[in-house]
Amino acid sequence: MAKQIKIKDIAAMAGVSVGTVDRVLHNRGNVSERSLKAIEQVLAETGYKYNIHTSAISLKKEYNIAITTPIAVKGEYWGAVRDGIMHAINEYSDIKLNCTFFFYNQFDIYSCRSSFESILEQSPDAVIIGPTFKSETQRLCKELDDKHIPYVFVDAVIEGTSPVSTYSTDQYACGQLLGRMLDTFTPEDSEFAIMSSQRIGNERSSNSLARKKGFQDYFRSKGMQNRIHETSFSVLDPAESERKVLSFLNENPKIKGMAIMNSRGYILADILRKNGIKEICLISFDLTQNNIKGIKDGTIGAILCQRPELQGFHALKSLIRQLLYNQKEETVNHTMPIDIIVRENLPYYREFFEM
Amino acid sequence: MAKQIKIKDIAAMAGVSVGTVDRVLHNRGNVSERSLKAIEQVLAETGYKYNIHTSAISLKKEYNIAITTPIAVKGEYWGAVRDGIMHAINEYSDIKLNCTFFFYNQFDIYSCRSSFESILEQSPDAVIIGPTFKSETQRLCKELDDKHIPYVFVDAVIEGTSPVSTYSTDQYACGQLLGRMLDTFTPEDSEFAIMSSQRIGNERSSNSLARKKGFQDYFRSKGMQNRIHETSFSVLDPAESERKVLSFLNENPKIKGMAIMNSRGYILADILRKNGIKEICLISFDLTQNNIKGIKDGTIGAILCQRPELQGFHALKSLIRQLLYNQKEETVNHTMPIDIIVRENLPYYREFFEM
DNA sequence: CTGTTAGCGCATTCAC
DNA sequence: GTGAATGCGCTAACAG
Repeated sequence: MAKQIKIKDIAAMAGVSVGTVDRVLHNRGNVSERSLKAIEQVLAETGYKYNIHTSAISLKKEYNIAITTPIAVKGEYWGAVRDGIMHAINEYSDIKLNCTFFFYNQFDIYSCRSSFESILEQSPDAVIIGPTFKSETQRLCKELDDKHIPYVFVDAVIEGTSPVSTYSTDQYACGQLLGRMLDTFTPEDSEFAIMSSQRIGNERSSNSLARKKGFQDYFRSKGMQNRIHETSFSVLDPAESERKVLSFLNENPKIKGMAIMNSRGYILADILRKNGIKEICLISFDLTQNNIKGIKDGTIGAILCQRPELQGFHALKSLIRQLLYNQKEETVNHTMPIDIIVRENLPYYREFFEM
Repeated sequence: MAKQIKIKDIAAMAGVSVGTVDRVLHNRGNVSERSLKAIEQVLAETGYKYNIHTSAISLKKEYNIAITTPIAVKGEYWGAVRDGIMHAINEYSDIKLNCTFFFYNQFDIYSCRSSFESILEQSPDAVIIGPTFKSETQRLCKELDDKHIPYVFVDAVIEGTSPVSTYSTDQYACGQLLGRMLDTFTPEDSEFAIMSSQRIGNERSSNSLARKKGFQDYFRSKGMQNRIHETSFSVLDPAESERKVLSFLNENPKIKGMAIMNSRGYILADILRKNGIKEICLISFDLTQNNIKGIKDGTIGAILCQRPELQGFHALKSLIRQLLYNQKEETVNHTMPIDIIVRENLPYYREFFEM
């Protein structure tokens, strides 16, 4: 193990003092051309990076970080994102972070707008954004860009912005995977249903749309597009939904696979369970409390997940690096793994998420 | 955000000096009953934990960590474990670690014995063990226990030892999952094959045995145990293996699913590919370079993985905590998630593992 | 037994 | 422009 090199070593090698090295490291100027060259030379040779934790204790600065996502409910998707963020806060407790959450209602653009306004008002040092409304988010990002406030995206990426990094999933791939799973999980001549959940004020999320496209393309590529049916049900009226779903299944008895492009699978699972329908394989997204129940009793065949905790964790970690190393690099897009969870591997997906 | 509490705060609250608090924190003794009580009281109330990084810079101590696993080849299982360990070393670069790897040949008990002897000779401060040979490992652990050297297990747990923590997978559950996947991936009346890889000097690994049991129990619980066939092939003689596998498949034409309890699936994939056999679903373990190839071209239907990088990462992290906080707690067993990887989600499993 | 203090790697202020 | 000096949270040696 080569022992860790320190600022003092760099200074000695470059024939200057630690103060000068520090000025270069944080480009605070007031360094002669000569010293700059010498130090940069040594820095490049050694690949030196100062320690982020030591730096943090020395630095008295506190960082204000604003986090804005749809309302985070424990055990649901955005709750998991928050858990990951909290985990990172904890892990980096030596860095003084003031994190403020600005939750908005993902079905109410006004609530989003007001959250974003609050963020701009408090002028934080960095922002984590879990976006829903495209143009609102673009407007926020433009302001942040103007103020040189770094931000990262979790869950989804909004075009026309310049985040430090993004942590999301390839939703199109999710859809393809969903198609593949449903196809292989069901008998030869099965037909399939895309179930859309309806909700008042529900502008179709772009994630769902990308998933749906991937799903359809999977079957299209197999020449099976005519085996896909589509219907919708209401999130808010269970009785009506049940009637609708049952009659839909009645009319299409060859349907053996049901897909839903969001986390609402548990609503369909309730219907299947209540009516003792066992021969249909239902696949949903997100390891939420409700869906876990379905996996356990077999009403949900599989769940696809996108590591929301990991996204939150890394989002904050990325911002910390940005704030402390302060180097403007190109945007890094991180595409998270898509986990397939069935009854047999469910118990082992609870505890772990870090790195 | 409640601001981070410091030793000085604890000292003030308990009405003593920081020196005394430090003595209590590291139970170095020489503290009056009175002070001890007061400090412990405050410590409990505040839930204070000193910062591990700040502690490390102050501490001049270097830690020698010995790591012993089967030979780590890049792109294979133990290579991934090593990657995770290296990642952790990097993440905790402020803590002075001298990590020495003691690789052994997992098919040669003498090489294992000699590695373990070297470890005991150098008397490290902590050890990471990726075990293979049970009694050898037990002997090593007994010595380590005597010397009060903490150790953790990765990949598998050896009974009769007392590690700080363990990072492994429920192999029985892996087997059950494998059964489930093969069952749902194949047509109704399929039969299945357990393929055992033979190798000279190969004492059956306990991981493989547990997986096999889980696999068999899955089909037993479904009353399908009579649909399972079993055969073996040689790792070292491809031509002979090919002949053997082909004639086996010829004799059992209803076999549509093939299971192997280790990472050698790629050998079977080669045979399937070479002979244009497409209707058989093969499932193997571990995301190795060779297996990835099979997933990509469809000769392998799915791979089950156990996050080797994460195991290595956490193993080292756990030891660091143990060394710096030095509290003897009960052994914590961490059971890793079992990932299901198919062609559609393969590309997203390369980069991420941390936390 | 206890408090004081120097020093760890780093950032920053302030004389020179 | 530059280096010396101080402080960050923490540890450990040292003086009382």
